[in-house]
Amino acid sequence: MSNWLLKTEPGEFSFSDLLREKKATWNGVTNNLALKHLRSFKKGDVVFFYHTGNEKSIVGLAEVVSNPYPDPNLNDGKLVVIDIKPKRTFRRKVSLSEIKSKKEFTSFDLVKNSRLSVIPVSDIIAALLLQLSEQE
DNA sequence: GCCAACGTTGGC
DNA sequence: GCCAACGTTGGC
Repeated sequence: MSNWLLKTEPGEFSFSDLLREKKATWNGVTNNLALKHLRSFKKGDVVFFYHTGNEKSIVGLAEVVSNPYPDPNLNDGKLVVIDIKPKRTFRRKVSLSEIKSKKEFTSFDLVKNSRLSVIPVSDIIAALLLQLSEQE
């Protein structure tokens, strides 16, 4: 099982949208590296849900509920999508500035490659993020 | 196949 | 609103 981070502009699609809709298809990814990561998704993987824009925070957890499959709305086998469902909202949002301020996260692509929208999260990073999300 | 010009993303 | 850091496009 792997952990991932998905970025979204909350004005386009937010975690509360996901909570309301119960399930969403993650489409629109065209960047090569992001697509490569997306193709590695597996049913049951954990997704950290990150809001860009004003928020710049990880706001909750989702779960991957499908393996990658070609976007049914497009005629291009390379452009894959996955389905996710909400898991839970973080007790406490974990902000980008907080992540940037800690040396444990210097290897994290969220910090290193700010333009990437589908980011692998190691077990170590995942555990640290969860720990931060539970802090008072 | 190189690279200049242009477009996009997202943090600041 | 700016711009750094990419990615993409198209002429050569």
